[in-house]
Amino acid sequence: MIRRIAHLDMDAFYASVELLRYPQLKGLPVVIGGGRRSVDDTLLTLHADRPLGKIPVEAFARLADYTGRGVITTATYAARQSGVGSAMGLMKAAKLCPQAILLPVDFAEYRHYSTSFKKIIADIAPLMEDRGVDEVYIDFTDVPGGQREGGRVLARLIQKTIFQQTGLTCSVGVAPNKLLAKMASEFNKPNGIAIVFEADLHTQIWPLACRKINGIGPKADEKLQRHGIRTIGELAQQELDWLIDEFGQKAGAWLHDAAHGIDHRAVQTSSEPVSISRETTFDRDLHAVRDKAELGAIFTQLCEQVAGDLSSKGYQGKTIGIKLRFDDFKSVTRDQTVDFYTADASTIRQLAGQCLKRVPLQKRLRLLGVRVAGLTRQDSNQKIVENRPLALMDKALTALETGALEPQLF
DNA sequence: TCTGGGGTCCTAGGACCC
DNA sequence: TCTGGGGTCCTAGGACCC
Repeated sequence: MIRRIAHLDMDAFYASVELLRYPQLKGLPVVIGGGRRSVDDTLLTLHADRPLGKIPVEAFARLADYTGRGVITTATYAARQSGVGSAMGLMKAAKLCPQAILLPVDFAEYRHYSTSFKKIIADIAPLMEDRGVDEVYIDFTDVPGGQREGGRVLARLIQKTIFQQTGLTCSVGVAPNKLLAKMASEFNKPNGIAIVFEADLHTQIWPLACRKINGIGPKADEKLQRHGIRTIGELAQQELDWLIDEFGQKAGAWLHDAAHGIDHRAVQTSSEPVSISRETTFDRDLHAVRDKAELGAIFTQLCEQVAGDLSSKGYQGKTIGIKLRFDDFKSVTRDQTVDFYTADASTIRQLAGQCLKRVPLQKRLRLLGVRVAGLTRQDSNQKIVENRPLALMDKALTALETGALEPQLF
């Protein structure tokens, strides 16, 4: 048995889900983007007005009508022809491709399909790692068929089953580890399968740009390019010591391994969250003093949402923090760790409020966020203390004075 | 009218303890 | 009196990913 790891990536996931609902949009420039502004009323009406497939194309909102601060989440191929793409501001996109049809992001619908395709996979190959709405890693090693043709047979089975049951296509890469599998899944998009063996490193991986390595982003790539390193093969030629000098112990060693196709990470079937947060970008930049009331209401709402998320997921936390983004797009964070766990909205609001006081607020704000970290499960035996530590201390002192507790117990 | 929202992980300095 | 390390926790910022 050799180790075979698959990476499965749904093809243009959001757009594909939308096309299942609105087949009449096939081939047209369509942009899916976050936005809760003007056009949304139209769009929400459309979404409520089923059967959706019957809506004439002219009835959809046009990108040109959009006003707001949303960005593109997904653009169809026809829209990309006009130069628009992921993460671009919708206002800018509207100038490049005004005739594009704009759909609001419908996370509930995508999550529904996400749950479906993951269940299909897990029924066939139970060692599956969730990597977000449209991606998973799967350990093929011990699954029947997982070794045949390097994993191709099992990959095809999964692909076919997902398509039959959801109408969606995906691409799969199968390789000796996650790192290579992730790269391989991009080789034959859409609806493709790519099989990579260790021996293929030189021919299939080394010619690729460094940026294709999951974990090398724009900053690292730019730095590599400054040293004339553009391909993974060129990266692999670098001395380990030099990489460590340039990128630090951990990152340097990781770059060296990655370039040589080495990755020992296991497929993780479950994980615990580290933090839970909510943030929002305002319709317009807000001033801390002049818009105090509006800001305060949003702040409280964010705290309530975080508290709601904590409760519904069954967590509580002891590090409460805020995030601010100013009108110049610079961000700051402040956080505070207390010696009790909470999931209570007003407690979070109060602690987050203390964090906010530590930030100078001259510039106008465009974003506010609230975060709770240091999480533990609510049903674990961690003590939940809703009130101040001082109250705890009061209680303890009283207990001491009345002789209810022996001093050495502290 | 540039630039969303929800995450993870790493680094680096300071506090504090052994 | 002077001079150490190591380990952990906290905080702030930043890179990166989906």
